[in-house]
Amino acid sequence: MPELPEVETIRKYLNKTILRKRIVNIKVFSKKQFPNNSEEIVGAKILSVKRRAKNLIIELSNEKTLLIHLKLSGQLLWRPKTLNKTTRIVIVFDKGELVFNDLRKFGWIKILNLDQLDLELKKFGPEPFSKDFSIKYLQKVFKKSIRPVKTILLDQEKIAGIGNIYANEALSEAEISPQKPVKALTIEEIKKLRKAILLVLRQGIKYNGASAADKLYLKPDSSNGSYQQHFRIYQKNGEKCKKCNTIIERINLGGRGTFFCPKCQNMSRFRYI
DNA sequence: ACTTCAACCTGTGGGC
DNA sequence: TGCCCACAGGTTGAAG
Ligand SMILES: [Zn+2]
Repeated sequence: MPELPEVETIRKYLNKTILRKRIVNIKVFSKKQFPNNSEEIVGAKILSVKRRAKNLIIELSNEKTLLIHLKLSGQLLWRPKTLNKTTRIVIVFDKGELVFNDLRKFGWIKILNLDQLDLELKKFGPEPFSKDFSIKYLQKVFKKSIRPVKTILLDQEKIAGIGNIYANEALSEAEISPQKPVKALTIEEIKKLRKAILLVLRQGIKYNGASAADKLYLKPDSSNGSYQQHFRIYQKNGEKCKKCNTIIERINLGGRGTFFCPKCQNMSRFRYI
C-alpha cells in the first residue's frame, strides 16, 4: 500500500498528533509483527516522527526508536471508531490510541536503539527530494544495469521510496517504456525521468496519497487519499491513453503489475539487444 | 556480483 | 452458491 507520499502523509499527521504524548500500554495481537518486549518503551514520550524510504521512525525519550514498515496493507489509525479483525497492534497513549491494522500481516514494528536504527537504514539509496538524487547519480547507477528501468525504480537500494504506483506513473509521465534496459536510457530520458519522479511524488503528497481500488490505504484519521483520481496509467489497462487514445496495456514485470501506453511509451522503434 | 522469483498472508472480484 | 484463478501501494532470501 504505502509508498513515499502515503508514508509522508502519515508522518506529517502523526508528528502533529502524538508528539510529546506518553506511551502507557501496548496491546499485541500478532506477535511476529511486534517481536520485541513492549515493556522497553512503556513510559517513554514521543520526540519526533520521521521517514526514511517507506519506513516511519518514531524517536522516543529513552534513547530508543520505533521503526515501522506498513508493507502492502498496513494502516496506522489515530483513535479509530472501532478495532476490526485486521487490528494487529494497539499503542495506548496517556491520551488516545494509535491502531496498527494490517490485513496481510507483512508489516511490522520494531524497537531499536540508535545504533541498530543506523544499521537498518544505511542500505537505502538517496531520498528523491535530497540533493543526492542528481542526474549524475542516476547516470552512474543506470549505466551499471541491464534490468528494465521500472525494476530499478522499485529498488530501494538505488532510490528510496518509489513503489509500484509511482513507478508506473513516473514512466507514463516521462513517456518511457517500463521494459527499456536502464543502461540504454539517453541523458535526455534520464533528465525527463528524474523530473517526472519528482512531479508524481509531489502530486501524491499534495493529494494525501493514493487509495487505489482496494482502498487499503487510509490516512490516520481513517479518510482516503485522493491521488487515485489523478492516475494517468496505474490499473487503467483497457482504458484509453489520455494523450493518444491508444488502449493501455498491462504486463507483468518482476512480478508486479505494469501499465503503459504502447504508443507513448514504446520501445519498438529502437533495438537494444 | 548480478538477476530472478517464490515466499510471506488474507482477502476481493470475475468467469464458469 | 461454489470453485478456481488472477490480482493486490513490499521486501527478502535462496537459487541460478
Ligand atoms: Zn498514449
